[in-house]
Amino acid sequence: MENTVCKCLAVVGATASGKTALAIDLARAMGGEIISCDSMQIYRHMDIGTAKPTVEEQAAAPHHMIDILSPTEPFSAADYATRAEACALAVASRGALPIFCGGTGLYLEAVRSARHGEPMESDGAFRAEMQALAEREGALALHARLAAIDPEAAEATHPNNVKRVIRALEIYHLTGRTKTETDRLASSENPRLRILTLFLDFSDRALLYRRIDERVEAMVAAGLFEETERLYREGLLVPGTTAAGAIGYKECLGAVLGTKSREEAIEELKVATHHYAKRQKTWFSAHPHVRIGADAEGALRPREDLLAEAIAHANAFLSE
RNA sequence: GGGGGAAUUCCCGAGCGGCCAAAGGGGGCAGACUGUAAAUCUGUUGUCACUGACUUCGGUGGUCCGAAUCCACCUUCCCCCA
Repeated sequence: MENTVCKCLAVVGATASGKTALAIDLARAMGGEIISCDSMQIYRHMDIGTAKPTVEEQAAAPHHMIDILSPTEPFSAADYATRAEACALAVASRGALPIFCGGTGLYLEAVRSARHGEPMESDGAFRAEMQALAEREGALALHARLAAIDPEAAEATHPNNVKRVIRALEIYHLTGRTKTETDRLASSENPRLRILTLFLDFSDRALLYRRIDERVEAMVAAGLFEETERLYREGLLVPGTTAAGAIGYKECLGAVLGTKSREEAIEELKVATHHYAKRQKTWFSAHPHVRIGADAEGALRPREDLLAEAIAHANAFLSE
């Protein structure tokens, strides 16, 4: 009956940019509920390393899509899109404003696009088979296979990027349609949702990295190694799973197992987070957004200012 | 005090007379990404008037047509003997 699109906000940004706080402020100011858009915070028991909102923060505004899976459970962007959309519609139906918040750009993009109507399961056996083939005959051989069925996708995917080559092959294997064709068929926007993305960004890279390093130290002080050890002992960090690949746990595990020192792990963790933050900046910059948060020098402005700016953008968007 | 070894571009580390602005890795910087994404992958990284020129391999001075590579001395560091 109601054909109006559900308008949502999204607060995104590099890790440690302060999006959690801004999203909460925004939710309180505008009567919103937060839908996490974070590929790791959806896992239970991974609290410190994922910088999950604290109990107090979660009490300050309703949160969704957090702690919904065991670290051993598989999940995908497609799964996220389905569940998060339902979640957003539910929030809206009770009269609140859905506010996505998180750093996983692909997940947000999955919600924004309408692709998830497609039957697009994954096929672990096929992936393993292709992986084996790549190891046996080389990445180039695998890439050649893709070139044979979907030259355009092959052209766009570097041969060394075996995972992406496999995915393109998998799409064809699963649907009989090439990836290129599939991409063309998918409509660009989700008809049920419209999202205004607020990109919390500041150009001072050195400052961002300093914030990251400080947060890493704080995580260690809060018991990151102990948390890692607990997860490991309980068998929740299974090699090859998404959760086991989370920054923080990945680096700390070596120290827990005794193959490296804690100092080494901490250093690796800082660097890995720097890299991650850069990738996020690249991603968000290239996707639709309204940039907020920086002054001329690229430094982060006071929390109240950020909120005011975010509210102004939000109101303009909502009254369109 | 005696003997031996080492100093290389942001870092680690190859190079041991021309093919060296100097392998490789790390870091930095830039980028890709339509679903395993905190993943995976790519490019770039002395300077400039950039299909060429110029300045680099601890310092100074030599040998040689030619040196990061050989010689001498100096400086610093490491190891062994005392």
